[in-house]
Amino acid sequence: MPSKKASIHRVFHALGDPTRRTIVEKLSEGPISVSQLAIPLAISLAAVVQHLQILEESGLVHTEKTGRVRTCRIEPSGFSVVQQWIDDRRTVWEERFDRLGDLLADTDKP
Amino acid sequence: MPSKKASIHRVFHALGDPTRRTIVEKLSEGPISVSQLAIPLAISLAAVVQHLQILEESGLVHTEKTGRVRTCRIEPSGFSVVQQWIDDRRTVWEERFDRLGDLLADTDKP
DNA sequence: CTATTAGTTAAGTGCATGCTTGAGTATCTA
DNA sequence: TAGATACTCAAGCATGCACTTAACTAATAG
Repeated sequence: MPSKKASIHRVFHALGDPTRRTIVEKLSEGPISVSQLAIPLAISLAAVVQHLQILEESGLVHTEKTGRVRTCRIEPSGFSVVQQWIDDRRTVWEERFDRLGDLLADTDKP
Repeated sequence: MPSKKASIHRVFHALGDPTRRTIVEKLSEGPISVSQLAIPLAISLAAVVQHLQILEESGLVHTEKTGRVRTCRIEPSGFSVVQQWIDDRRTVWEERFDRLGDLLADTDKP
């Protein structure tokens, strides 16, 4: 199994680039071909393909080639990696918040 | 008001770096000083300070200086920018899923 | 007062990364 | 079959960014 740390890195790194986020936003509207995706982006087709490779390796996007057209679509499960990472942190904040509650309660009865 | 797009960019860019994520993970355990934060990181103190600047500008971390010690802590609200961005996309996926449902329903009664 | 601790700031370096161009390969259309 | 379309791949460039070192300020300890 590919390490969790590595997959977290791939996803966050992928989403760290504004062009790739724009691609994800566009793909959220529905599946689309590579060339259609490139039109509003004002960069070369080759650059778009490079971004798509990174997005696909990160698990955020799935692409499939039929004939000469590659269709790209969102892979919703990829985003759960982000959600999970944040939720894991939040759990610890909440634990701390609980302990703070205990601490405050203790001041009532020394 | 600072544009939403810009704040999304700051947050995703901040979390795109593995060292900064490690800092966030450490801070999730509770507030800590800059030097204490630097110890397990194997980089110079100056580098840590630079990461903290980015994290603070992104709204993910809050720091406060008392005497000569700067204490760093998580700013939980900063993470809602990420959550919100993903939820916004997911809304569209779900809309599309609904329309797919409609489409399948239509095939029953042509 | 001096020495140490804690952090700040600036300048410089090297590598990663986003992007381009150009040449090549299937696939589809007329 | 000829030409257009939709990518694909490789190489090179240029900027950004993480990191270092070094010199500095401010607070605390002895």
